[in-house]
Amino acid sequence: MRDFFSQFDFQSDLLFEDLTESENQAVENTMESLAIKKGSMLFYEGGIPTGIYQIKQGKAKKFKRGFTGDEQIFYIYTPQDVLGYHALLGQERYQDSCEALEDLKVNFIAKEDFLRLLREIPALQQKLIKNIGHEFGVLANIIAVLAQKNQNARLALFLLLLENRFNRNSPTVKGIDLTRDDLANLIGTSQESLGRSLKQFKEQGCIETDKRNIYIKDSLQLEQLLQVKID
Amino acid sequence: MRDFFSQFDFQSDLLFEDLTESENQAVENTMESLAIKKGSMLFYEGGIPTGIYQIKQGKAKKFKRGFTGDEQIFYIYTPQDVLGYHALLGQERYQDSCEALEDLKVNFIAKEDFLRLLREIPALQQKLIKNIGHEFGVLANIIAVLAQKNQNARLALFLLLLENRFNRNSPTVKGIDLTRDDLANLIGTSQESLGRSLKQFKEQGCIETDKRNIYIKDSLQLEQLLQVKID
DNA sequence: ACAAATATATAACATTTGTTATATATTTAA
DNA sequence: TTAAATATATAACAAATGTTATATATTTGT
Repeated sequence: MRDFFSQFDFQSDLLFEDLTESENQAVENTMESLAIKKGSMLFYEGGIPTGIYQIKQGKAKKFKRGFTGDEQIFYIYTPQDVLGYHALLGQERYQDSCEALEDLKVNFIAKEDFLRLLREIPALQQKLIKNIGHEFGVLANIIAVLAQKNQNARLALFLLLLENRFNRNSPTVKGIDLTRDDLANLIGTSQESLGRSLKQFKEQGCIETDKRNIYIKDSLQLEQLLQVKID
Repeated sequence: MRDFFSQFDFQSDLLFEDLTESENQAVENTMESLAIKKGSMLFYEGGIPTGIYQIKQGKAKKFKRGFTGDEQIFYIYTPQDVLGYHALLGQERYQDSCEALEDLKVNFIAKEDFLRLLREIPALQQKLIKNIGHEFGVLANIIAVLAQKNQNARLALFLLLLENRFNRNSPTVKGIDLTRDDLANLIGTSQESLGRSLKQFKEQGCIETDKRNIYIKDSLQLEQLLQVKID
């Protein structure tokens, strides 16, 4: 199970794991806690990187506008995830945008501090590079899904992924709380067409909804749609 | 134009550009020339990296198998492109597979030699990291296209991209020479459905075919399908 | 608490894409 | 060179998805 989901998870929440006590202290010392309002941008495409973020509370979407301007979400970040390091490492501008889906609490590390940490903690640099390689594989997997799976299968997959990601570190299942618009932009369809698939899933008893929240009721049925056994 | 295409090009052919004479010599000295037969693998998913490759002649496809085993091509490499460094940098196994589409001539740099070059030539390391960031953006752009564009638009885009990439460094236009199967696995459709789109394009005068080769006859019409002006 | 704005649900119809089947062309190996 | 294997082309029908329209629910700002 963990293994199946990890094909689609950036796992950037593990970046600061496995540090020694003193290394960890050095990292903590550079962090500045920020509150970010729902709907505002952590960074955007074309902007100049100023540092990296670790989400401590809330969710954020990473997206890119295709050449015709349509928003394509390719990742939803949740607490503990670290983001914003690609552009910073490459000394270039952001390739994508990141927006708070709810009020966030984040820890910010300024560019120079983070680069210094990387120099001083070789294990961190190694882990970061490893992680970037992993993320590359995740995007390739997402490409395979979008290119090969039909809408119901894509929806089933993302519901399973998001449920797992959203409720990983929380004792109570809160369901999947995204706007229909965001969910549609994640699985690559229109809002209306997404609604049709959700209705089918409800009729089959796979899911239930309350307001915009989606609760998975029969994950086995969803997995069967993917023709894969998650264990 | 260059700018539009570069959104979808890895640009790994530029990796060894801008080196000093002596740096360049150091790189050349570590390279070993290899001949690889059509259909054989440069590396495959799960394998342990042994080094990196620069293609000197021929084309290769990079692909991944989705969890149901279907092949999804996400890049076609052409001469001068460098590949295979992700897994090597991250000290992990290959995340994807690479197969020769025709008989290849490649230059191989063994893992330890390449890692040494990176240590000794900071500009190379910097460029590599920058390039990995760029590739991340390319995959995100491909995700947007696959998720948002219909089949004809996807086909039009990839025909323009491939024509540009295949004939970039060659004086004579040779058209696009890929099996229907590979082209279908690149744009995310079935071979039969791809055939239908190709037929439409032929009827509209956008393209002509000879054997499996595809020649672009009216790129303006293809660009209009994308609702974008390439200039 | 209320009105306005925004988000969601649903249906009907059009269009696109998938699938199955069959025929023809091209390449490969003996 | 020829037979077998593989690749390509095409059509007909089924299924999935896009689009437009309208109604209802929920959220936001005052």
